[in-house]
Amino acid sequence: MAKSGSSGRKAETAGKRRERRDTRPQEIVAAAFEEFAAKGYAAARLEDVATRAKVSKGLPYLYFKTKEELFKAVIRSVITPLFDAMRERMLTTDLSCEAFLKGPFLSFIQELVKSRRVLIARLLIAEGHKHPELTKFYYDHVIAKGRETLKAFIDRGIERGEFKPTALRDFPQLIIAPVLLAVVWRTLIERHHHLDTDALLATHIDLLIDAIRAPGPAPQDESGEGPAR
Amino acid sequence: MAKSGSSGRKAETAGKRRERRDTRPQEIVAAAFEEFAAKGYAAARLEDVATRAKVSKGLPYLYFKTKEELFKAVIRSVITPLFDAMRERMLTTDLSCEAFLKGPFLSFIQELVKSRRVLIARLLIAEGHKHPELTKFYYDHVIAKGRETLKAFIDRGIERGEFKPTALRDFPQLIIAPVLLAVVWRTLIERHHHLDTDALLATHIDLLIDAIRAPGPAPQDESGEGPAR
Amino acid sequence: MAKSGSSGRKAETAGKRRERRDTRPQEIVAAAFEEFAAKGYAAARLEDVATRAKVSKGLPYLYFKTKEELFKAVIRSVITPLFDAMRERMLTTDLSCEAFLKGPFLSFIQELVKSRRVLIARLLIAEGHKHPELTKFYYDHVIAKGRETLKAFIDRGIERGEFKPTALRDFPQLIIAPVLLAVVWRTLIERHHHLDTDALLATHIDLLIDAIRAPGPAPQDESGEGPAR
Amino acid sequence: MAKSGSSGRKAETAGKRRERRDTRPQEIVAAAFEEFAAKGYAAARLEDVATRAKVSKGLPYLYFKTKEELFKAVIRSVITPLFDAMRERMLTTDLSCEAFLKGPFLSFIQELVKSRRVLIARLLIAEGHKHPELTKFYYDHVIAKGRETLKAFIDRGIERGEFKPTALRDFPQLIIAPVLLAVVWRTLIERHHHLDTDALLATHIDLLIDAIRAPGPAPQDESGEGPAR
DNA sequence: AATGAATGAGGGTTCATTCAT
DNA sequence: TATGAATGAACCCTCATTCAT
Repeated sequence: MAKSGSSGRKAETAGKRRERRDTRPQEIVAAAFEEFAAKGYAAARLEDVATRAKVSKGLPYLYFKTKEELFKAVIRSVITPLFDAMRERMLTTDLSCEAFLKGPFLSFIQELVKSRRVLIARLLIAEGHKHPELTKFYYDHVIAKGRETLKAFIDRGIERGEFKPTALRDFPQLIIAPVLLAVVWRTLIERHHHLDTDALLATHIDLLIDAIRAPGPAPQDESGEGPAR
Repeated sequence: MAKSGSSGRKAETAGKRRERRDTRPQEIVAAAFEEFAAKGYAAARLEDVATRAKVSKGLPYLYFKTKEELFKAVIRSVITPLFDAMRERMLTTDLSCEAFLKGPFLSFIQELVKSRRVLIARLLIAEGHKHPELTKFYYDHVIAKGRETLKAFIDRGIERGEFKPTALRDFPQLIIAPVLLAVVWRTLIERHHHLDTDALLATHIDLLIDAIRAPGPAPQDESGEGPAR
Repeated sequence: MAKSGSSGRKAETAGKRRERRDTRPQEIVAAAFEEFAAKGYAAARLEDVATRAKVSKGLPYLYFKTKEELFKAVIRSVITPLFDAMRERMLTTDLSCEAFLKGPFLSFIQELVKSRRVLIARLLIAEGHKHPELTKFYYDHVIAKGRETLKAFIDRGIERGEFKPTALRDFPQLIIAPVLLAVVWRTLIERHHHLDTDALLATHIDLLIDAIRAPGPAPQDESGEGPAR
Repeated sequence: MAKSGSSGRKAETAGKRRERRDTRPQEIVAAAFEEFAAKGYAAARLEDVATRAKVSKGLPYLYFKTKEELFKAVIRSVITPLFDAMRERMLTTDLSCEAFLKGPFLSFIQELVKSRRVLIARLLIAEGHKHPELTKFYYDHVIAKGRETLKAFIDRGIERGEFKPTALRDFPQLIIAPVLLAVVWRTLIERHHHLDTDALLATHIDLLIDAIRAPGPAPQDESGEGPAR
């Protein structure tokens, strides 16, 4: 009789447990992201991560062998999903290149700069040199792919006659360089001096397009989504 | 002649001591710069700093009350002398604005990006949020002044009729945004994928000028110092 | 039978853990008492405390945030239970005041002086000025209450006609002043010169009562417990 | 000519130096007393001692091999001179014993309790057990001699018929027990609760004499110096 | 699977003591 | 003799990691 009761409870418990067991690593990684972002790698305490994840001090070690492993999991977890959608849109959009840059793309980087995810950038800049394979991972999955996408996008603009062929083809990084600046400003300098990063990024895109726009009939604005300026 | 005067010896003695007292802090700061640059603030051990400076474990504390004080001293020592010379040249040059940007200014940022001093940038990005006064100091002495100088320079270009009035006036940061990118790339990503930062920066300056150049007679290149491309 | 119930085992488990969690602090405090008493606050090493408690170097910090907290815990653990029993007896005894002083009270201070607990007195005298809250705590819980109790006791003796009204009412501290002397002697001077503290204290009580006894019929000794003289 | 001038200066310098050299140990000991009294043995820094003595950090080591030696010198320097005068007066006074106790003796201990020298008591209580020969020294030069003097004084009172023969003869310490209490109170508890130590000591002497006064003709007050009550 | 008490290596900081000048 | 820069042992405290329960 003790058995039947406890088995019934067990089943229920096991169900809940399994459910929780599946999400726990994510919860721990999320908590770790917050701690790392707030305090940096070295100053983040695993006990605080556990507390934030509402989990016991020892549990993270069930999923991540060391603090470093957890850190890597955090980096990996944050970066991937974000950029794939944008990449897809860049390569399949019906808009003119200029309209896309001034519309969806600008909106995307404006929001990106304001999102908490970019805090990961500071983490990578701070700790990346100690985790080369992590930096490699980040390079492969974000930077290289982004670079390719941007380059393809520019080339399409050139093919279409929208853009002049310029050296920007060789350095697509220049398109997102101000994003890095904006992120650093927001996390470090904003408290001392305000910067309107939306306008900064808009200005950047405007100037860039002015620099590479092919001479010819003035383009009309086809953009449906007007970003904040 | 060494014997010639006790007063001479005294002066010599005092001199040696004073020299040491003035020299040692610099040596320690230099060693600390290397350690911080290599490992980051938290991971750098003061004992290693001392060892690198060929000094005992306790000596740094004679000159710097805490690790943080030492860190600040490092930042200050690297930052302060960095931009003053360039600022002076920007405001007093005889060159046209375009020629100055493509000549001396480009050379400056190209070299800057390659110098070891910019490792300090990574330090600030990584640890700055924990040292608000330090960030304030950096903002006041580097960013704010640099921003003013750049803005004044652009305005002069506009007054002279070289440049169109553009929103770049409001965001002079855009001129050096790629510098930040280049620094991060060199310190983190370079080992995975080479980036020709000289060419990147040159391209950036070219595009920027193309974007803001006033229509009219094509300017002739007055620049004496052709930067590496 | 050990297998008989998982619920039983759970309780047992929780029991063991709870027991440990409740026991360890006491063990550490006990070990700390010994170290502090032997070496003084500053000279006592927390590692030695841990070793004495058969515990790792870091464990004390799990229960006491700092060395000072541990010190306070030691003081509190020794002080609090010390005088409450005696206070109760003083206020409720059936004995005449003189009989009580010469009997139970004398015995109490005679034993007190010989107990290891009074080593704490030396600690407080030596380090108290650095821990004002601690001294306050000691004053509130021991000195002030003791003073009140003694005063009430003397007043009762006066009301009953046993004692003359004297200025002792205003300075009940005088009743226990020799206790302090005896403690210091035992911990410092005894090795150089023996002092019979039992007899010292007995003499003190005798003289004090002679000084304040009201003239009249000689009191008869009602004391059941004859103290060592 | 350079010689004559420098030799003249030398002589002057040497004179000043010799003068200073003779008093420096005393100055250092005095400074050390202040530091030890204020912070306790372990927390007192030799550098602060040197600074207070207006001497370089290294100089104390010319006179005292270690911190401990300096501590011993401090203890020794403070204790001796104070009690000899009182001892002399006790043994040679023309006053009655009671008058002497209520007059000069009471004044003496009242002032003693208020003097900075008694801070040494706390030092000895705190550190004495680590320096047995120091405690021995103190016992021999202060306590033992004081005990003898007090005992001789009481005996003289008995011989003269002023005092009854009591056990106080065997425990002359009881006469000064409240002094210890007063010292501890002043240094530790006074900030929390005021105690009129003058009155405390006066009450103590009064009660003590009441306890041991031989029955007979009431003594008249011959005391010339009325102490504060 | 989960807990949290326990471990112990490691690092920042202090300061008595030394010694070149 | 006097200085004060320099040394280095020692100690407090933290926290990643382990493991009995």
